[in-house]
Amino acid sequence: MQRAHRPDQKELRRRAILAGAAQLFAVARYQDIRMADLAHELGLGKGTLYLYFPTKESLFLAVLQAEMGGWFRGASQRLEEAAPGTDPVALAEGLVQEMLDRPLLPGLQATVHGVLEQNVPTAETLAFARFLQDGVNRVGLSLEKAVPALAPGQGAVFLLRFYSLVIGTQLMSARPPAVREALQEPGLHVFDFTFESVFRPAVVDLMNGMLHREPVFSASM
Amino acid sequence: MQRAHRPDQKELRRRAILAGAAQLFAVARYQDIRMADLAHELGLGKGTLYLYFPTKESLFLAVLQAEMGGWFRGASQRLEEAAPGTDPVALAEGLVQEMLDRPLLPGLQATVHGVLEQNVPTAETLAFARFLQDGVNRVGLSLEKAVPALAPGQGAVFLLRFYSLVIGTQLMSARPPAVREALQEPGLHVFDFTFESVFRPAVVDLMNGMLHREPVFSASM
Amino acid sequence: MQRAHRPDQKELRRRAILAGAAQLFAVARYQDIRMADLAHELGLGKGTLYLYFPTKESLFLAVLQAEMGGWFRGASQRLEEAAPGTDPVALAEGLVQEMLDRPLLPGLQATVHGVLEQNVPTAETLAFARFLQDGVNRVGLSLEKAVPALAPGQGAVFLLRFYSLVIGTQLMSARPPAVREALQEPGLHVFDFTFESVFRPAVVDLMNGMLHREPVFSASM
Amino acid sequence: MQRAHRPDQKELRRRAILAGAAQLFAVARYQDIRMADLAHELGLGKGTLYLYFPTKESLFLAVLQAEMGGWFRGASQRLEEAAPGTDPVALAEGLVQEMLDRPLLPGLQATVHGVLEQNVPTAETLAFARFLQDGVNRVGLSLEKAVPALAPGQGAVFLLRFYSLVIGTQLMSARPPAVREALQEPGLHVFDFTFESVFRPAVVDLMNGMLHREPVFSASM
DNA sequence: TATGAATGAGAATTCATTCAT
DNA sequence: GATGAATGAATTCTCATTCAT
Repeated sequence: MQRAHRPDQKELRRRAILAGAAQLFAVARYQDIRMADLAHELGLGKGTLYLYFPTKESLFLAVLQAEMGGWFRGASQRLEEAAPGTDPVALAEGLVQEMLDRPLLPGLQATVHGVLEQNVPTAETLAFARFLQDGVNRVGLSLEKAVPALAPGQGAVFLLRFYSLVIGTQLMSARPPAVREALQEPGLHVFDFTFESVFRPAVVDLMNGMLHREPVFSASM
Repeated sequence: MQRAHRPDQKELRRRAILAGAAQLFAVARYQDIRMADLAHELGLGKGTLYLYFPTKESLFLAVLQAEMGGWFRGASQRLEEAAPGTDPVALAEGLVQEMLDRPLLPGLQATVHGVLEQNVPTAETLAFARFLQDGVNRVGLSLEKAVPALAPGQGAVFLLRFYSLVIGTQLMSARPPAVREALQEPGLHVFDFTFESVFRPAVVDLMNGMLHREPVFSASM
Repeated sequence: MQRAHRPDQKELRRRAILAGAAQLFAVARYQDIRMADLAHELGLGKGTLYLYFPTKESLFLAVLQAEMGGWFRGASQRLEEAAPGTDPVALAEGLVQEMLDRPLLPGLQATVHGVLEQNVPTAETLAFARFLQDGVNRVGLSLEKAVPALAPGQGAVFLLRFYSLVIGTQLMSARPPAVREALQEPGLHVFDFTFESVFRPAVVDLMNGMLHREPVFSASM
Repeated sequence: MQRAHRPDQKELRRRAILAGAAQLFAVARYQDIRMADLAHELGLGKGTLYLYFPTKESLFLAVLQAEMGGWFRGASQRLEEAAPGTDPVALAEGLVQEMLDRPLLPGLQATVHGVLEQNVPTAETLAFARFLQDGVNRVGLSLEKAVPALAPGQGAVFLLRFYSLVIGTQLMSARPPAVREALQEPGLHVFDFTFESVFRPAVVDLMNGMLHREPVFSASM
């Protein structure tokens, strides 16, 4: 394999590794992906991967970061470009769409919070945290600007809930094949849903809910 | 060790095992709990556990089922006993409270959907699925009765979202110690939240949102 | 289950256990038979088996002993009843037939010498050894009487070789299903044989060989 | 530990592992040998063994194959180099000697047919089967050439019986220490034999028998 | 006598990571 | 820089046997 001497070559290779990892992640779960497979896929030696990422977790954290970076950019761009006075629900659906356009992202997020975060150097954890902080701030502010009805800080709050829904819905809908088959059984229609069919309307209602805080009925508990 | 010969004694022992497992689960993650530890904790032999549960997964599925059974009962009771016309938000907060009263439940649910469901006999998976179907139906109907504004089927829909939020929020807030420490770093206030601080208001807004489906503004995207 | 109080009742039950074990042995290998299965098959408790046999090995040693006892009786009867001057080859084939009439016997013998003999009380090992010694003596003498050309002691020698062939042939022909299938591959005709197709002619030639000790050619190596 | 990078170094290491396994096999039965022991014996990590052999069974199958390869070579060489007209009995004794020169071989063969062949990849089972087919063919033909009295195909038939005797005799004579001791008891002289004392004359008589197929007596049963 | 609940030893194998080449 | 050979920790579950009932 060609050696990457210059910094730009190294960055190129780093990107190639991330792309390969993302590709594998599209067809297998984190735990079922072996570093050896990834290396083989890329035509690299196993050791080479470790020249670019200190651990398997770090590598997948970087994949997530890349995907989330895309989402942050896409989301804030949609919000910024929306005509003033756009229906908040439409904006929320835009954020949903931005998520659906990145099919890896929900699985990545669910994985990171469920399996990862063990073997990552503190420095990297911090860097990732700052990256999140920054992205949430940025998109949150864009959101508040696009939806003036949202009080300051409510943009970030919305995003946190949005992510909770992503992760939870993903975990509930990503069933192992054996379970999927078992659930074919008639009468189990509670389980007839996909990520999208639960996620999209939930986000819409969540947005609506945040704009209608006054009680519907006057009765109290 | 006392031998459980009569059926009621066996049921008692089964419960003891479930309780022991729940106790361990409160302080460690599923994957970090060894069957040997549980057996030791209970003063039993490893083999004994397998007289009552065919696999580790089955055992923890049963723990979850017991906890969820409690939640289903508690939730539907709260809803049934609520005065007619009770504020839906108050009802939603009752469901939240019922969850917070069972501190193990969020972790259990997050685990089951992330790690389990691999080595469980199909029959058991099905039994659990039916149990869920039944519980969701039951509580969903109670909810629709207590909140007449909810259209038929919206009770179950609400619960699905409720669970998504449970799982997602749990996963986001259950940080390993190392991560927790790293996030102390100043400036990372996005991460200043607990399960409850995110979950409770999110559920309230979710309920509100489901009752206010009409668009706030007439503008479209 | 009825309790066996009188000695004859106990003997009856002992026989029933042996019969049940033999039946299971006909369809599964020793190692794949669990004491629990046997107990269940017989409608007995697991513990009951241990009232009659101290270990699993002992039990199967007893099954073997019963089967071999039958063979010893059958063999010596055939030899005693043969007309004087009967062709030794015909006699040998009689012994073969007596073996083929007991389909369990080869497997039992192969098992006992391969797997067993570990966990049997010395007293029982000795009893079994004496039983063998006695049977071999008895049948060996019958054989020498029926085949006068055999020198004293050659009867027992023949039987030892006979058994070697039983065990070796059995082991070579009892292939696990996976192997059996693999050997379907064309071109592997060396493996096209059954227990009988190897065993019968080998015994015949063995007998012939013991009656023709003079060298065929005068040449030496 | 030295790393084997070049193919010849890897082959060397493979051989070292085989040799180590053979050495352990000389003093313990397959089932009593732990991969960890073998690794320790060789000064290697356990994982290293699995770089060279996919399973424990495969490893021991390879040991057997190496030993049998030696026997096939030695046997066919002896047969090819024998002067024309050499006494078949002397040739048979040559084959016996070739076996006795490889003290591990009988135990290995008995083990393979009794315990192994479970966890071996089909491809390997097939490769081994072809190896046997080839060896038996080769030695069988050499035998037929050296013993013109043998009809075509009788060489392979002889070898099959030869192996049956190897395995059966080995199993009968390889007694666990406890049994060996018990058989010291006076009066149990049927058991006074060793592998060689049974095997060698049995093979000789077997060869003789195959050369004297005409009935000794004209009488029939 | 009969039962069956309780026991606990035991071992192959994977795969992220390291480091000699 | 790149490689891939070497490493070794880590854990469920079975089933013959015992013994309280």
